[in-house]
Amino acid sequence: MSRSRASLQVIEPSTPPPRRARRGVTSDRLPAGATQRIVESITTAIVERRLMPGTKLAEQKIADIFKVSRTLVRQALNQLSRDRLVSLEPARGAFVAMPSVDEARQVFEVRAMVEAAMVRQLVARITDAQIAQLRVHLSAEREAIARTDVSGRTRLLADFHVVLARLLGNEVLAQLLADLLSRSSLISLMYQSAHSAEHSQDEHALIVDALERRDMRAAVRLMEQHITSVERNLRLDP
Amino acid sequence: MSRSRASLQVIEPSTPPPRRARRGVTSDRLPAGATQRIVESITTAIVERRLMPGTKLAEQKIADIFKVSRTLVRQALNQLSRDRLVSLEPARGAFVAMPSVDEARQVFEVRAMVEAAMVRQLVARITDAQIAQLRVHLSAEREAIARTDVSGRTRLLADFHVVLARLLGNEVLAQLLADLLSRSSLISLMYQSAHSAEHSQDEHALIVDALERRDMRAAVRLMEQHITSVERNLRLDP
DNA sequence: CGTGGCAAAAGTGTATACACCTGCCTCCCC
DNA sequence: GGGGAGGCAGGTGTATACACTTTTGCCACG
Repeated sequence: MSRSRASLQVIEPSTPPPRRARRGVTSDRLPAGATQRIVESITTAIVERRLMPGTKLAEQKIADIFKVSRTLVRQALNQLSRDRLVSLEPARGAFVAMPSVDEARQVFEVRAMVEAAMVRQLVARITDAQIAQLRVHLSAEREAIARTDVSGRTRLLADFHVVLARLLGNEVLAQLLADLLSRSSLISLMYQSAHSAEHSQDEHALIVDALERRDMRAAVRLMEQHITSVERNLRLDP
Repeated sequence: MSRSRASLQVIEPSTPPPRRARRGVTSDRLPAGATQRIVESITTAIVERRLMPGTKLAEQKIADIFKVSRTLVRQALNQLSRDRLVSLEPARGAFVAMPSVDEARQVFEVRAMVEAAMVRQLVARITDAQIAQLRVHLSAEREAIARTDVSGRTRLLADFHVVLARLLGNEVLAQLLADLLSRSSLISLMYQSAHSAEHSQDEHALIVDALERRDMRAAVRLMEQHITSVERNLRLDP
């Protein structure tokens, strides 16, 4: 296995100004500060494949990059480990997580359970205005794909599921799903998904169509198939 | 004499009763797990109602009680805030969380969705040996109730749901549910549940019965009713 | 030529120091 | 007498120091 050298150089302190550049998938926490900036930089670095699974995250090196002390870096790494994006090995350090095949299967199983239930609720409660909102999101997805904007595309395809959760007005559910989705992202890039973005996008559109028809059976089936389809395109077998 | 719980530090609620703090026999040094010990002590203190919602958790005071530095206390408080058991207010400190009515409803809604799906899976996959395992758990619940062992009872009634998750062999699901359950505990004590332990126990037994019969419709319905019943017994209305 | 072990280097775990913010009490001024 | 400014105590936010563990590299030895 190739241990990537100069690995940490790919982390950049992306957002010096503490603006409210909030994004759907990331967890929002009020007592935010410098720590949050580090968490988000490392998170996007992982999701955008600039940090490969297994890479060591040395505290002092990260501290130097962000020009802060190890204290804040440790806080950030702790948070990331709770999101399962990095794993902490006592007295040895922090590493970009390498989810096992078992863990991958479990994450997708939970997603299938949660998101099917979510769709069931949605069919009963969704409004026409909310359908329109979803259509807007779908065209944003298509646009990002057309632009070959890889990181935007990845983010939007994941956000679709969080948007659905938010339509139920349930922030607890949305947060929970956001967690599962960031783990899914790591799993997808670790096991080299062959699932094309276009295919995912088509499936999203079909789900919205079913929601619009208030066809519960179809909506649930399509959502389950969508998640299964993503999972089946991972190379989990060897 | 099965009182082999680890040393429970008496963490005094600083607001209501200004009592003297007791020093415990602080016990074993476990350097790596020092933070975890604090997290667990505070968690059980909250669940056992020794720390009421809204209580301020001053870092230095906790540090003195556990005879550690504020560094470890801060780590513990960060973890607890991630679990939503305490809320951190920037530059003001940490407080035992006071979940809103909305949040309470959302937590129970998510639990109903997740646990119904879980039961559906279980009916299809559960083995007789696993049923027997559940029966053992049920008698442990009954025993704790008979002994009027409040903290053991609370723990076992919550653990029932985690045990179900674990029967599916899905640790991700188990962890997720454990999170929701600790939040549920806080919600229950905050909104003074009128739901009796005996009632919960009965409902658990009925669920196991339905699982044994492999009666999916009944099992799902009973689980949904169980969760709804717990929620309805909260005083969420005023 | 490989192997075992020891010592230095690097890195993590915890404690302490210090700056700054917040809340409160006092005291001055109106 | 009331209201506001200012300082004081307590507490949080971040940085730094230090102890101890793991890793690494080197050299002697089989």
